[in-house]
Amino acid sequence: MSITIQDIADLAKVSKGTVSRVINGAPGVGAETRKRILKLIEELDYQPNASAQSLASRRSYNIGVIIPHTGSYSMSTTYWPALLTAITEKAASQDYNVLLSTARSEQDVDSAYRSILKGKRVDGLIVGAEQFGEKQLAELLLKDFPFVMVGKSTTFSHYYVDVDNVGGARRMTEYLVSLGHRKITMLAGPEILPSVQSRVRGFQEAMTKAQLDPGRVVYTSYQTADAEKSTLQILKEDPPTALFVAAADLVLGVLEAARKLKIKIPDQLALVTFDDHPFYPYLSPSITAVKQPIYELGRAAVEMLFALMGKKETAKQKILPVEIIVRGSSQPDPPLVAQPLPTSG
Amino acid sequence: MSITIQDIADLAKVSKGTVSRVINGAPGVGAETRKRILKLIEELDYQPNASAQSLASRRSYNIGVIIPHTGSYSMSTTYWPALLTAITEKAASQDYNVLLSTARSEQDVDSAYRSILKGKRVDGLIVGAEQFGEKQLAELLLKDFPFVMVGKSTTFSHYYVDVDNVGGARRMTEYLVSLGHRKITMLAGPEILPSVQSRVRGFQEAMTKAQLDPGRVVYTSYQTADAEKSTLQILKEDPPTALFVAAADLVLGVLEAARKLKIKIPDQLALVTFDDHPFYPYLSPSITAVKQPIYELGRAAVEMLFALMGKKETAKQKILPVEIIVRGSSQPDPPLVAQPLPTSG
DNA sequence: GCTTTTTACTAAACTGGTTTCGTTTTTCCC
DNA sequence: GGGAAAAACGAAACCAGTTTAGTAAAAAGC
Repeated sequence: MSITIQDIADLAKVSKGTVSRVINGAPGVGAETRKRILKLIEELDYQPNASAQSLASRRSYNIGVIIPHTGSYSMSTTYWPALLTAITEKAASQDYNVLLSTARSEQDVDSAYRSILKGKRVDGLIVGAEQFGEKQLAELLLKDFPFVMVGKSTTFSHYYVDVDNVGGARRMTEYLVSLGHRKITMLAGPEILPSVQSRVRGFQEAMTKAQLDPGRVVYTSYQTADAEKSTLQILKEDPPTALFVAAADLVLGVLEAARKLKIKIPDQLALVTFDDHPFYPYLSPSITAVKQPIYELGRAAVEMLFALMGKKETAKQKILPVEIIVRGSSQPDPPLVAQPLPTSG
Repeated sequence: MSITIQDIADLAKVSKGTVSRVINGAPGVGAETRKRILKLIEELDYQPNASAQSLASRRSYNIGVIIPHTGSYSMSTTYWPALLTAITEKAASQDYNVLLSTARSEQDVDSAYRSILKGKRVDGLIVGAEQFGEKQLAELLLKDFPFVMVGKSTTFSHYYVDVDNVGGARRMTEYLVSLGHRKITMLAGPEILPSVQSRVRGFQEAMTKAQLDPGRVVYTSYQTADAEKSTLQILKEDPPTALFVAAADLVLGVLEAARKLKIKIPDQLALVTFDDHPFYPYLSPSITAVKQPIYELGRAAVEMLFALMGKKETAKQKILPVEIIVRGSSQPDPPLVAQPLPTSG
């Protein structure tokens, strides 16, 4: 079949152990011998069998990524593709591969967990915190298995990376206030999600500080249809002058609702969102958004995970700053080019 | 450490071999014994070590996915996220995991190939055909390693899944002709890519049939800046009445160019594209597009791969039909709701 | 009732590496 | 030049399963 370490050893007239040492760059091999073995490896294009390596060394050189996704829309969000790209590339730079699981249901999560983790297929795990089963998380913690959450969990205190949800929402709200808006409503995702809670908090902090009603928050699911329904309700019952859409997954529903009611943005309603998208500059009007550094988030997650895997020191959390990109949907006269907002005091 | 097959064997007072047979549902185990062992496995939550299993059985229960991506924009395309979701879910349904590699460069492809394939980390491979190194493809073929390409390759005749690029482009072009357009230009991606060639062919077939100039094709790279530059050139030098953008990666550049020249769509220029996007209905104007069944494409790729892996019969290629979604960018009076185009004759 | 076949199971070889331990050889130092 | 320390290597155990060959017991056949 394939060429094995034994073949190399035989040809080099050394033992398997010596070849193994060369492969792993371990000491205890003479310069001459090392060179001879490396040459053979090169010539025969030998590549160690990964399973055998994992079995013997107890390291798989794989990291697992479990991405929960609910709505069908999540695929058109740039969030997880960008995250995944970042994770894969960063992992590859350390000679690690990525084992991917998407999970639609609690059951998916459980089976992904069983197959990936207990089978020792991965050395560490990156999980989208939001909907990952708590039972499994608890078990991970208990076993002291290295894992990093993307996004903060409400129930578990553990290593995680996240963007500054509170600060981003606060600053965006302050920006709306600075434009003169007094009736501002936030359309948020499911209340149980930590990211939603943070964004709501940022919103409410800013509203309270401006002595405005912090109670103007409507929670909805991440289904486009629900987002649309909720928006219709908001706009009919108690229309605000500005609507803060707290997640990318809600945007399509909101746009659909606005279209149905023939509401002019930004004239009749200012619209801002959390999470940017390459298409936002081209929507009509272009959309003001809180831009998350998703790619950096993915890199940070991998860095943190590698630190944990290597038992190295690392901060328990890393919060990345966000940026506010002002476009047409929040101002009367849309400029052609987006302007980053100067940092609020 | 973890519980092993030996532990189960000891507790059940049988040999490892018997437990192994139970795990794999192999015959040669009495009903009583089988039940006893299954109960123990359940109770102790035993999960076989994947590396050991792979090593002994020569099957990894992983499939590899290598997705080449050039421009940074590819992340906002729904194409590969959707594909990946489909692949992962379909694979999971057969108890397979997905090992992911993204490849930016020829070198990436090579290292991904080495680590994934030669290390026997995967039992089969799905590759984005377009930019996968030809050298590696040839080696795969030579070794009779099961793999499926997503998208047709020009150089290799092998198993692949694809969408009907020729037919989609032809029908879209026919549609433009039916609207009365006579000067139609196609903005296509890099000429070497098979998908680009197919779309150009479909375009040219329709143009020739309508006795129009089939030479109105401009090739450009998938970089947004290049797409913009090419579009500006087209619109300045020999402006068509309709522009057929042949790939999602080009759309942003085209929109930017149109905006800069203050060209009114669809009044001054009809715009249609290949590959749909959830945001297209909300752009101004909404955009007419050829919609590809990406999710089905991913499923089909996995099905084909499993057939190859199991040495089962399967067609050498599967071409999925596309759909044309008519929206505002191609007609004077944009309707509120998109209309699927009746199949052309 | 005895042979033949089938079934249930064990023991051991095997997958392809890593790692430990011990031995030989070389280098270092006075 | 002789003893101690260090370096280079081999042999064998080990990782956790699968698979094969062989055996004992049970079932089937006549």
